[in-house]
Amino acid sequence: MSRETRGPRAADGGQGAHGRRGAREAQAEHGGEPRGHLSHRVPDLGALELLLAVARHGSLGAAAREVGITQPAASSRIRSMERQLGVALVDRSPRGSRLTDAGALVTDWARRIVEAAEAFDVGAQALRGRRDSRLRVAASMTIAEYLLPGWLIALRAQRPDTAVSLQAGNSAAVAERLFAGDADVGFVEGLAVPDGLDGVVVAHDRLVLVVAPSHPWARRRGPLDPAELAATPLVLRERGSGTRQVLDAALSGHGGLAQPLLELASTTAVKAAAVSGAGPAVLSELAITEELASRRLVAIPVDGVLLRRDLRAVWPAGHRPTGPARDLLSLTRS
Amino acid sequence: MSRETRGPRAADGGQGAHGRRGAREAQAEHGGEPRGHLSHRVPDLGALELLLAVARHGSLGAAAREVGITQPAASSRIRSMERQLGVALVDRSPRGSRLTDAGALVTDWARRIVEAAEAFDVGAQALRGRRDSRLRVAASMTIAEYLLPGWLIALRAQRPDTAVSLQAGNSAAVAERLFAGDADVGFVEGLAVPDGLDGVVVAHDRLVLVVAPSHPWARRRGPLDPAELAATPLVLRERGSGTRQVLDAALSGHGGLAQPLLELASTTAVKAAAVSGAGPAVLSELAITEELASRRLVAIPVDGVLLRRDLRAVWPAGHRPTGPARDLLSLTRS
DNA sequence: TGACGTCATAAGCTGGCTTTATGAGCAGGG
DNA sequence: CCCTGCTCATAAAGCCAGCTTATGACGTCA
Repeated sequence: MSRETRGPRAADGGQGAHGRRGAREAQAEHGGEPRGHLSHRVPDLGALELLLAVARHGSLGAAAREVGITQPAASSRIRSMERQLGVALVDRSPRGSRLTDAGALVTDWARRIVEAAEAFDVGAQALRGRRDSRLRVAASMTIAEYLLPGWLIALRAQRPDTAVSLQAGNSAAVAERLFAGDADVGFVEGLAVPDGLDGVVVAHDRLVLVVAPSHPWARRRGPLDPAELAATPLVLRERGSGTRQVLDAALSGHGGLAQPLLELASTTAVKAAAVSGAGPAVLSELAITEELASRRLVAIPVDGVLLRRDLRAVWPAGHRPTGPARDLLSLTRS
Repeated sequence: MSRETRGPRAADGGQGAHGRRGAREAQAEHGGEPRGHLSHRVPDLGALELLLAVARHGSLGAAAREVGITQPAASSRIRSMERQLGVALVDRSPRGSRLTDAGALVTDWARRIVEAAEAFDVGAQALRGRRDSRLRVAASMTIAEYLLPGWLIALRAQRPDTAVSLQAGNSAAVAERLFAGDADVGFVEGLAVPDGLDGVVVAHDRLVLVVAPSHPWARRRGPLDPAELAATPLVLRERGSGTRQVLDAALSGHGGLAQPLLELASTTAVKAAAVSGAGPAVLSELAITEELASRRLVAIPVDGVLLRRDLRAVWPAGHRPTGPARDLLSLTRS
C-alpha cells in the first residue's frame, strides 16, 4: 500500500556539510529527541494550515492551490512534517491522498492551534485600531481577552467587510470612550451598569475557587463552607478589580475576605501563582478552562455563595446601537 | 516603513512570465479579507514563545536566554512582530521591558496558541510510539483527541521523564491491545465496559444537539421535544459509532432515529457539515466548545433525554494498573 | 493507448533569522 | 565622580528552510 517506501529519503535538500555551527551549543539533532523548544517540535502555522487543507481536499495538489503554493512545495512540506513528527500522516495514492488514522488525530490537534491563531489574528487586527474602522468596540480586559475574539470571528463570517477596532480598559474607561463618541458599543463586567449607560446582559461569568492539585483542598470530598473560604488567605487581584468586588460582596455575609495571601496585578499572574501552588485563588471560569482540563488546577465547589457576575453590552443611554454594532450585539446574545 | 511585505502573490512581477503560467494564479475564493493566509498575519510559534518569555521575565535579554537565542535576535524578533501586528507590545527602558496594555492582551491570546501547540506536541510525541515507552496507552478517538493531551501535559509536569506512547482506535481495538499486552491502560467511551476488562469512570461526556445559527431552531425559546428530535433527519456519524449508539438508545422510546440527513465518517466532518448549515447534528460537548463560544454553532436543549455517556479507564480484569499507568489514572479522576 | 490525474524528484534562488561585534543610555556603589 | 553592570539597538555577514520551475513516474479511465 502506498508508495511510502518508494522514494529515497526525500528532500534532504542539498543542505549538507556547511560545517560551522554558531554558538548555539544547546540542541544537537543527533540521536534521540529534539530537546529544543516547542517551535522546533511543532510544525509552523503554514504547515498546519496546509495539513488541514489536505484533509479537506484529499489531495496534495488541491491543498497546495488553496494555500497558494505549488504542488511540489506542498509535497515537500507535508513530508518534512512527517519526518519532524515521526508519524505518517497521509496515505498517498495516484488517486489522491487521505489522512492516516494518526494523521486524522494530528489534524484535529492542529485544528485547535489554527483556531487559536484565528482568534489571535482577529484580535490583533482589531487592536491595531485603524481609523477607517466601521465598528469601534471598547471592552473590559476579561471580555476582550476571552470572548471578543470568538464574537469577531462570527461577525466576520456574517459581515466579512466589517473592519473592527478594539480598545480595552476597565469599566470607567469604557464608559468614557462611549461618552466621547470614540466607541460604538462597549462591554463591561460587574454588578451594575455604569451611570449614563444602557445595556443588556450578554453572558454570565462564574467565579471559581481553584487550587493546585497538590493543595489539600484538591482531595476534599464535599464542598467548602463559605465561612471557611472567607477565613482563608487567597491569591487575589488588587483591590478594585471586578473579580475582587464580586468576591467581596459575596462573602460580606460570612465575615468578609481574609487578608490576601498575595495581591497581583493581572489575572494571568494570579493564575500562574495558583498553578504553581502559592495558594487558593478565585478566578473567572473563562480564564481557567484550559487549566482545569489539563488538571493544572482543580476547582473546589463552595456552598451557598453566588460567585457570579453579569457581562453586559453597554451604550450611552438612549442611543441603542445600530449598524455593525447591532450586528455584533445580535451575535452575543445566547 | 518596511517595504510592503510582499503580498501572498504579487511578487510575481519579478520573473513570473514563462510560457506556462504557474499554479500561483490560485486565487482564494474565500470571501472577506482575501490577502494572505493566517501564517502571514500571525507570528510564528517561536516569536510567540519569546513574547511569553518577555512577559515572564520583564527583559528581552533574559527572555532571549530562556528560549536559547541571543539578545539582538530577540530584540529584532519582537520588533518585527510589532511591525507585523501594527501594535506596540513592550515598553523598553534601560531597566528592562514591560508589556504595554495591548501587549498584555496579545500575550494572552498568544498563550492560547502556545497551549494548543503544547497539546499538539505531547500528543504527537505519544503517537510516535517509540519502543522504549514507559507507558503505553490505548484510547478511543474522542478521548485521544480531546482529553488525553491535557492529561499527558499534567503527567509530564509530575513525572517529566515518562515516555508515553499512544494507540488510538475503537473500543474493540483498545480491548485487544490490552489483552495482547501492547498497552498498559486503555480509555474507552460507551455504555458498558467491554468483557474481560475492569474499569473506572474518569469523566462524563454529554451529547449536545447543535445547529448553525441560521437554523430556525436557533431562535427557539424552549427546549425541544424528544419526539421532535427523533423525527428530524440529522447529520450523523456512520452506524456503529459510539455517539450514534448512545443517541439510538436514548431515542428508542420516542420512535427511534429518523433516516439520517447525512452520514459522515468522522466527528470533524459532522461538525463541519453542521457549521455550514447542512442540518442539525448531535455531537460530544468536548468537540464543540470552540464552536459554541464563537457562535458558529448553537446548542438546543432537549427535554427529558439523557444524552450522556461515560468515559472510562480500563485494564484487563484483575490487573489493576501500577507504575506510570497508575500515575496517569490518578490524574484523570476528577 | 493516450490523456489526465496524482505525487516525487532535482536544482537554483531568495529572504528571514541567526550570529558576532559593537555602541548608547541609565542606575547604583565605591 | 566615574566605573561597573545592566538594559536595548544597530550593523554586517552567513546559514538554512522553503519557495519556485522543470521534469519524471505511476495509475486510472475513456
